Amino acid sequence: MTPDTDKSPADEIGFKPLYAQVRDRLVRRLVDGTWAPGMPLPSEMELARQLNVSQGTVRKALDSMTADNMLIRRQGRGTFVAEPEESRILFQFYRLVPDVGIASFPDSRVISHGSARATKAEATALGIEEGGDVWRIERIRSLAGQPMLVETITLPADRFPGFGELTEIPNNVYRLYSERWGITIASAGERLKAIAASGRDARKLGCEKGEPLLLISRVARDLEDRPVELRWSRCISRDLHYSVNLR
Amino acid sequence: MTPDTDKSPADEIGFKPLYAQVRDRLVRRLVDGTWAPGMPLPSEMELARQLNVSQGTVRKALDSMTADNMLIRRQGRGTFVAEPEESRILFQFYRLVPDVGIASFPDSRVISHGSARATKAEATALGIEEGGDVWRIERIRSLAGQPMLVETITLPADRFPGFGELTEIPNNVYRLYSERWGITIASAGERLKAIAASGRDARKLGCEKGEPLLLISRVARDLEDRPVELRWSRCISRDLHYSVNLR
DNA sequence: GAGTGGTCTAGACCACCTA
DNA sequence: AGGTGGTCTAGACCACTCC
Repeated sequence: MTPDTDKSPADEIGFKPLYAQVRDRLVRRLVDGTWAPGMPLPSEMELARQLNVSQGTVRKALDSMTADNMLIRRQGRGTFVAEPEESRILFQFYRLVPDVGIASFPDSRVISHGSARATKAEATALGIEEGGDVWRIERIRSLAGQPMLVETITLPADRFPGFGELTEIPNNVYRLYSERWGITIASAGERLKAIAASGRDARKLGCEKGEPLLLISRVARDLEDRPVELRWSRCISRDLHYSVNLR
Repeated sequence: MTPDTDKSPADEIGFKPLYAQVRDRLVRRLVDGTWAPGMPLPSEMELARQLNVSQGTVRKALDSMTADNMLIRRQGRGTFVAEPEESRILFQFYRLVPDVGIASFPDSRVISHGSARATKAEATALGIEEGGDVWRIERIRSLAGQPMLVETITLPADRFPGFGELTEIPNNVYRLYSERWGITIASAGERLKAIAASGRDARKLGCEKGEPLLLISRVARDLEDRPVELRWSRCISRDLHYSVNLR
């Protein structure tokens, strides 16, 4: 079938190939919750009919979304919206690996949790105004009972209404963001530095003041690439390392 | 029959999709130097004829190699072998960015350079025998005249014959590997830690002993995914950070 | 104008899953 | 057996580059 809608908008300034437009439309259905995590999408054929494009074009859009971990495709079963609890999504954003042995997910203990005003750094990272309303959470994370990381999470208040009333904050906050506010974390940028442990952090981590810590500043983004979380982790890397693959 | 645990689908005997076989054959031509960096490849149509597959299958192989930065495709011009001197490739493996301002490439000063026996750690990383012959190079790298990192590079001697006779080692060693030994660095794994500066490193970097440094251990791999370089960088991250994007 | 890669379509067959 | 995604082919048209 030939799409009866405008097919060659070459006169447009912002030209996008058809498969990219299809992708945008499908992403929008993820954003607005039409398709929730875990749900199956219609088949390629069905989507092609709905959108008035060929199956190949739908496939190109789906493949690109799968490459970005938004979808999971299983031959013979169908295409599904990726869930934040799946281990491969979990470790997508968790790059800390023990020097010996296999990676495991740390426990969390919240030590403070409430509303605050955005500092300049927070405002810049989150794309909001300095002094704007944010939620701020501080947690200590442990492996095998051993504190290894203290982290400060900052969230723009307007994207997370009612966050302050939560009585409990689960270990996997990305699943919480998804279930409670329909916000899917799709990508993140991280910046790493080596710093000396402050007195406060040293006390929390049970290490010496001045001990070298790995500082990880993460800006996490949603499906539409808007920043939604700032996370500032200070980590004892004596028996751990941060692992990246460069291609 | 008895469906044991989930097995990966491509666990089968030797089955590979046609486009993956085509990719393998094309990669081999890069490895053996048939197509050198900067050279144009035959057109898709020509390759399809040569390999007796359809243009679409050739395209899928070329697209995958382009995604892995082995090739560069330019509409209307052709497909070219990626060159290690292009800034795109340069920054592919260099993730250190100043906190303010734009990234630039540091100068290098070699402070030692010669043959050695592989330590256990080096042997494990490079997949050679402990005590095997290696080249070892130590360099200090500076930005705007300011030393910011000291690095130790270890190379397996058999992959780099004659390395010891070099009188000068250029700043961009990946270009050297390519031009002199036909070895293309295609990917790398990096591990980061925060450590305290040793007395030796502190002297070289002009910082205090015990100052927190970012330790970056890189294993660089060739087109066939074999480890060919181990690099151990200790970096002053006071005004710099290591930048990663997670998708 | 000729040649290249980029997009889009259409249809075939295969491997896999569920029922 | 019927539906799904995965692969492969063939051909059309477009946008870009070079001559």
